[in-house]
Amino acid sequence: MVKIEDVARAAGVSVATVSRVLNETGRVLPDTEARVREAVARLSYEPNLSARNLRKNESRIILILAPNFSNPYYSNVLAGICDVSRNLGYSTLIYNTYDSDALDESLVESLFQKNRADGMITLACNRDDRWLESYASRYPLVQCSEYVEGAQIPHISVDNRAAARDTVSHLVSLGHRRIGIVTSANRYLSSADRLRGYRDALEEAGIDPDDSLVAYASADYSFASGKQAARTLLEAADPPSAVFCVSDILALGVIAAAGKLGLQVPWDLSVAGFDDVDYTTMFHPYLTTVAVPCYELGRGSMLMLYDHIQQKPGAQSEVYLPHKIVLRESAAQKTDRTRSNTD
Amino acid sequence: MVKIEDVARAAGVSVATVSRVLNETGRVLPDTEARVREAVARLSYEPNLSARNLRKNESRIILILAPNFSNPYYSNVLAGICDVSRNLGYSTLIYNTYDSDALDESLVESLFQKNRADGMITLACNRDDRWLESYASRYPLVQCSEYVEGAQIPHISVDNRAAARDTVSHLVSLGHRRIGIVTSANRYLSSADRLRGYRDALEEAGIDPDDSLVAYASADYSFASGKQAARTLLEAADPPSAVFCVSDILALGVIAAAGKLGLQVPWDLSVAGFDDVDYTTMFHPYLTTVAVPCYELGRGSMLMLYDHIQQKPGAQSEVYLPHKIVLRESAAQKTDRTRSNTD
DNA sequence: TTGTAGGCGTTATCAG
DNA sequence: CTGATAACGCCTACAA
Repeated sequence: MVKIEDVARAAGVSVATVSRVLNETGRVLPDTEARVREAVARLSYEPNLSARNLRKNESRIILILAPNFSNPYYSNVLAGICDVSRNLGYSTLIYNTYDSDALDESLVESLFQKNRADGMITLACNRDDRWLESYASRYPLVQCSEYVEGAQIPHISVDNRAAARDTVSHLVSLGHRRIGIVTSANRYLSSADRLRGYRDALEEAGIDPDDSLVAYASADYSFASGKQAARTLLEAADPPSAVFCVSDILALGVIAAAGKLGLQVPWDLSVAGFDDVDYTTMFHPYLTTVAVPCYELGRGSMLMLYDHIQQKPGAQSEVYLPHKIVLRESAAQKTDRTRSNTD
Repeated sequence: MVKIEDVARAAGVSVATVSRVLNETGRVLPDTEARVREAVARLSYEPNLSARNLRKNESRIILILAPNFSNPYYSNVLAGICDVSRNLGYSTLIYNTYDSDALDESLVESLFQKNRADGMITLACNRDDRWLESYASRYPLVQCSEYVEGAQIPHISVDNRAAARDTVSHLVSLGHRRIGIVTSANRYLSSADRLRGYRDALEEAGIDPDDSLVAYASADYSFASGKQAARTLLEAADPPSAVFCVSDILALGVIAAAGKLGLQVPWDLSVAGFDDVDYTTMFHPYLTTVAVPCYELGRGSMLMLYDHIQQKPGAQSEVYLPHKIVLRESAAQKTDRTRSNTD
């Protein structure tokens, strides 16, 4: 292993000078600098990060707490974080939290104490994880997509409530009045907000809420649970003519379940999803859904974190990226053929 | 920050003793050990990793070089690696290589020099990246899924050639004799081996190879490129009655393209994929494909790497996990209705 | 502008 | 079995 001392000797200067050149701190004569750089290159010297970190008390590492990253939503966010962090000179340590319940206080406490990282980004948490606040107050922490409701923790997300409201309003505008929702049994703020948005739209349209139109899929948005939830909705006495889902996979499950029941989307049933992941346009009917800028969310979270690490004065603490409703094939005008056109 | 010295004082012992207790090295009286552990708990002390790493010259970090992890294949592998590494006491640093060409020598060289990690796992590389061998000889490195052909680098994968041969043989057994392949334009060994396996099966069946039945999709297996490749195949003068694809996404693209051409799978065309990712059973026709144990591949690669880091004598260097062909709906008996039943 | 030297928090060697 | 102390490689006052 070649160390700074070797470089110093090779360049005929002191270690301090080498360090100054490498860290670009303090004046160094152009001539000496050149000699140092030449030596660095010739010996292909790379500073020992452990030593540097010990000395500077930083790690240049960002910790990402992510639940199952086989979900394309999270993998896109991840890609955004990784790209930005690399440009900023940070490495990304990834920690699998499986689901939001695995993100418990003892885990964060130990991660925090170990201070292996300069900051942390959480991709999922329950909306009532208030204990996170105490960490955010003494440690750079930003929440991406999911965040703790009403807490003073920097976060970046989309306006889930408005997006859901707009989507459901769109269904209303297509003539649907009996509209169901498939949400998730988790405690994510996004799930709650999307349910709220759904109710907002109903109220706006003067439609009475009906709890029998609210179905819950599994906490991890599994395709199978989406199918299951759809069955309870569609096999009821007075089934909906449209269903809004809090995730695309769930929507796909609903479409599959409908098919099994002999219902064709969108003719017999309208379906809308959320996220706009890749496979929304791999099969017909192409999914009407809400496009969430996952990659940008990832980028933004890292940028925010960086500002907080640097303690930049004007650092943002609450950012909402614009969403977009994309109209495709799975939601259509309610017709006589549509089921449950009794009202 | 509470340091080892604080613990020592609190427990009334020397730092050496605290260290011994924590690292379980050397004898310590049960009584003193208890006092130390109590102090550690009370002060909620966590050793400073930078200092420890500097001293022990290790990082307890594994570097993962992964291409676009929004591909469910890679994310499952990743999950396997992360789970095992955590159990082994390692953190996983993830480095995005975008595509295999971004994994160039200068990158690995610098990563290697920085020695931020104790070992490295590559998820993708070109089959002719022989230069990797020189790193593998002096640094713990294992290749997962993709590896350099004929190089002395520990790797774990599946037998791609045999899997492809078996799948194509299955198509043959269904009565197909004009069988196309959609492979990828990348330089992955898996693509090459699957093409070889395809040719093996043809030869075994006494079918003359026909280069016009070989179509190339983009390097990253994109859905769109699968559709495009399918068009060149299906719009030819003498189109195939069955198509074998080197990835599920590609197969989905082929099915979509077929649909656009008025061809129904499997009645007018049989299609087989590779990987068995989640959405193979989200839509009809359910995909006939090769199930690759991604998660297990990830687990296995980390286990292998661990053995190599520890320089365990009998460490494995070449492992192939069993695959399984899963028969579903997209491939069926060739009938008169099937296109190109001229032969 | 450059060099010297102390210390970051641990572990490991050596005495006791 | 335990304690004192010298590294590990780097950065940064402080001096020159």
